[in-house]
Amino acid sequence: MYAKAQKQLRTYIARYVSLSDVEFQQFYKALDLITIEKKKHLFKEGDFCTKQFFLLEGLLRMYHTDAEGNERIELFVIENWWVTHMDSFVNGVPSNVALQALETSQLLVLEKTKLEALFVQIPSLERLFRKITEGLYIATQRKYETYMKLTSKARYESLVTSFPDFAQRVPQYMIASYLNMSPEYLSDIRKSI
Amino acid sequence: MYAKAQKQLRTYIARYVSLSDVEFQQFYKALDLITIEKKKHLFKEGDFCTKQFFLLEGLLRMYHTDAEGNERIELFVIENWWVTHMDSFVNGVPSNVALQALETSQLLVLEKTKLEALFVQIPSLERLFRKITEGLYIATQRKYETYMKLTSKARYESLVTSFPDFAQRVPQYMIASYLNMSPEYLSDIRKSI
DNA sequence: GCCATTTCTTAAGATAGCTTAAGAAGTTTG
DNA sequence: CAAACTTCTTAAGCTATCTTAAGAAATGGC
Repeated sequence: MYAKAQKQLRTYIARYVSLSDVEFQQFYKALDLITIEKKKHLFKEGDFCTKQFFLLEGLLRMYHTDAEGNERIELFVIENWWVTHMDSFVNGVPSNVALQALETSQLLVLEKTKLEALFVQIPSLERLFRKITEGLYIATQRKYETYMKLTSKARYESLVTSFPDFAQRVPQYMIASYLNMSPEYLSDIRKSI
Repeated sequence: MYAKAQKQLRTYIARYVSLSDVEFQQFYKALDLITIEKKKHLFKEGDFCTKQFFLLEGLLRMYHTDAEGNERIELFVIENWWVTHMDSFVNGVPSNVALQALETSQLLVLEKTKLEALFVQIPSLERLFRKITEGLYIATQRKYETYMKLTSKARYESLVTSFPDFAQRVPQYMIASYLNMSPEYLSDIRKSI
């Protein structure tokens, strides 16, 4: 299992930069492999998030609670994605979102202090995280554009087309939350298709 | 004027990383200083965006055209911000947005090929752009959260509170577009305040 | 295999925000 | 200074989406 995690990360990294074996080992040593159970939190609203997480297996959601007490899902995290609350991680402010496991999940955890030390030693790692951050930024921009352009119905159809299996893994009311509509309305939309 | 641009960029960079004089000069040499007139475009929808822009002075908007032919503003760019269409810049796909000057503006322009060469020579520059990208990602996330959480009226109030002078520089119908509401409705909101 | 909990649907009434249209006000340009 | 264009407002009717409430279906724990 240990070996599997290592291999998975190595394959992921190779898509972005080339690291020598020595560099990779040095990086991997800085990571903790953890398992988190369904419904448990990696951090909650108000916590300081000083870590980055790489999801090996499972499913997470990032959400915040609005004024009426409703949880609104900003992001689902699937396998082979890095996730953190960037504002908290970079600027040291409390996070205004929570990160929770929707399925029992396996992750690699990286502390900010360790990452910063590694950046100095391994320039390729800085490049890797530049590219990862670019990817996160692009994904967020795309989501925002989709949101602005499309009607509720079209947003749902776009999600189902892009990630057909997703509707199976996640309850419908969470998809509604992610798409920023009420679960009742999503139910209507589904009926109308 | 040349000296002024240089100084402004230097001050900006110092907020993120320290560059030696030699490194800074090497970087600066790779940049083109340009002036763009009001209403002219830096790139349009469908263009390939292979540049990053640093806005020294002026005001830009990034927008796309929706199915009904309405222009929707995704972003205003103000002084001391880097801007590009990241998806086009990184992945080499055509941009689905346009970047236009709302005021006659001065910018520094950096070609992707030059930037990539510089990353190899100056590791601190890679760090700088990692941090810039983190900042862009954080800004986009914040905007998205604001958008999800707030009603139209609250979004407008939040903008006016955060950037009081902005309403002076930009026509109201563009602010409405940026806040994703009709200009008529924004007019109603303003009356009600 | 049954009870409790979670998730999904249905329907009716309410509302935020859009559309259309037209005129008023403000700003450029010749 | 006048004409032309750009921007803002007003108002009425309309539509997408939400809220509330309740029951139906599915799932999970023991």
